Order: sequence, then C-alpha cells, then structure tokens
Amino acid sequence: MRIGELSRRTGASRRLLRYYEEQALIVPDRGPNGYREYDERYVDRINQIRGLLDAGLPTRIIKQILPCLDKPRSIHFPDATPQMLALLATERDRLSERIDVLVRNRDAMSEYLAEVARCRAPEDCGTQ
Amino acid sequence: MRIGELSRRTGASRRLLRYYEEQALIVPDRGPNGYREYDERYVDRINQIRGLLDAGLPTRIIKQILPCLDKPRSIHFPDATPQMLALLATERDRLSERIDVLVRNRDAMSEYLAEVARCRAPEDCGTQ
DNA sequence: CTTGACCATCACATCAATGTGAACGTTTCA
DNA sequence: TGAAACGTTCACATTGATGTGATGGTCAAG
Repeated sequence: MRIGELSRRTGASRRLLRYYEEQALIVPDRGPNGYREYDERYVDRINQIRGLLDAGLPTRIIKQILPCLDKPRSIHFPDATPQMLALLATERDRLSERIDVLVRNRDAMSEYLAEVARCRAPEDCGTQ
Repeated sequence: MRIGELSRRTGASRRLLRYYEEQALIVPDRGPNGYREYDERYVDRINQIRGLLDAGLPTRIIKQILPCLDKPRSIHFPDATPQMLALLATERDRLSERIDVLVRNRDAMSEYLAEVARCRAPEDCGTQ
C-alpha cells in the first residue's frame, strides 16, 4: 500500500504520514522508485499514533511507549525497561486525569443542551 | 485578585492569562492603575477554558460556546441562537468520540502494565 | 506520446501555547 | 527613600502539529 491509500484508510493526510515518519514514529519501506510502501499493520499503527497524539502525548513520548503497545500483545515485553514502564504508568495516569476533565466538560455541555430542550417544550423560559 | 494570584490559583502562567484575554476568552476589569482585576469566578473560568482547550477545541470555538456554559447555569440561556446550540451539540459529540479513543488507549496501557506485572511475580516470562 | 493520478522533496505558513526580555510604571514595606 | 515584588505593553522566538504549494519524477491508460 502506498501513502495515498494509507491516507484514505486512516484519515491522516499524506503530509501527516510523512511527518510521523520524520518524527521516527514509523519507518515504512521504500520501493525501487522511492515510493513509500506500507503493509496492513500500518493502518492500526497510524490510528494508535493518532489516538495517543489526541491524548496529548507528544511525539517524542509516543515514540518511546509505542513499542510497548505493539500488536501481538503479550509475550512481547522482554525489552521494556523499568523507566519505560514508569513512563507508561505516568502517562496513563495523566491520561486518566484528562479523561475526567473531558467527561466533566462533555457532561456540562449535555446538561446545558438538555436544559434548553426541556425549556423549549413547555413554551416558557427566558425571563422566567 | 490580580494576575499573579490568579496565575498561582489556576496554574496558568501570567503570559497565558494575557493570551486568553488577547483571544477574547476573558475580559477582566482594569483598576485605575491599569492592573487587571479578576474576581473569584475567573478561577473556574480559567479551568474551564483549559479543559476545553485540552479537549481539542480551538480558542475561536471556545469563545463561542463559553457563554453557554456560564456559572449560574439555567435561567440564563436567553440569547443562545440555534446555530450556537447546533455548534455546541456538534462539539459535544466530537468530544464524546475523543473520550472514547482516549479511554481505549488508557485501557490498552493499563492492560499492558497489568500483563507485565502479572508476569514479574511468578518469576518466569520473556521467552516463555 | 500525452494526460492524469500518483509519488517525491522542500519550503513557507498557520495556530496554540509558551518563553524571554526590554522598557517602564506601581505598590508595599522596612 | 529605596529596594523588592508586582504590574503594564510590545515584540521577537520557538515548538508541535498541521496545511499548502511549487517543482519535478513515475506510471498506467487512452
């Protein structure tokens, strides 16, 4: 698969795929013509990267913890150094905190929308 | 309260507080000497802004939906235009999606950490 | 062979969030 | 009164994640 198809399948722009490569998050093969060649696994990989970026992790951290989250999970963590595990645990906790904040904000939005909706039916609100 | 204290109480740098003001997210009063004067409500306000930014909303969107989320909730939504409500609903849904992704990632991290921990106790892993 | 759809690199632009520092006024307190 | 701590504006710089466009190579189909 070349960059265009991967872009289509992941929703990440070509530019962004090249950026991830520049940041050493992925290392696609190159065809004889210089074209990047991605195999199936890159679809998940890209989605995972985007999820982690979305979680607020910077690329340099993602680069470190990504090997821990590789697809054939388990029986695979031979080279996880204690520091990497600590880093991973720290980031997970930070992520949990962020999730809490986000959930609170979403709930506040929902609450507001619900109030407005509730108020629009009985036909009385505003100054009441 | 002046900018230093607000900074201390919210964790946002003075610089950032001025930046939010520049982005029209907040409009603090000014004392006769030109100093910014913030009242208590700004503490929550700043935290809310940071939460929304953290949620991935750009400042220009936050500026629009923030009035909807104001502190004395309810009996306050007289000027919410239909477009604002639609925007708010859209953003809430996007936020929900993001939360799902984040939760999945956190769970993957936890799962990995749990596996490593489980494996370290029985004193056999790696090549097994 | 040419056209169109790909691909490549390079470079410039933007946006959010920050840092830094200059140059300067204010408040407080010993 | 003078120093320390705090405030102001302005401006330039950087970082991370992206967008956009220029310029040019590759390749398949008409």
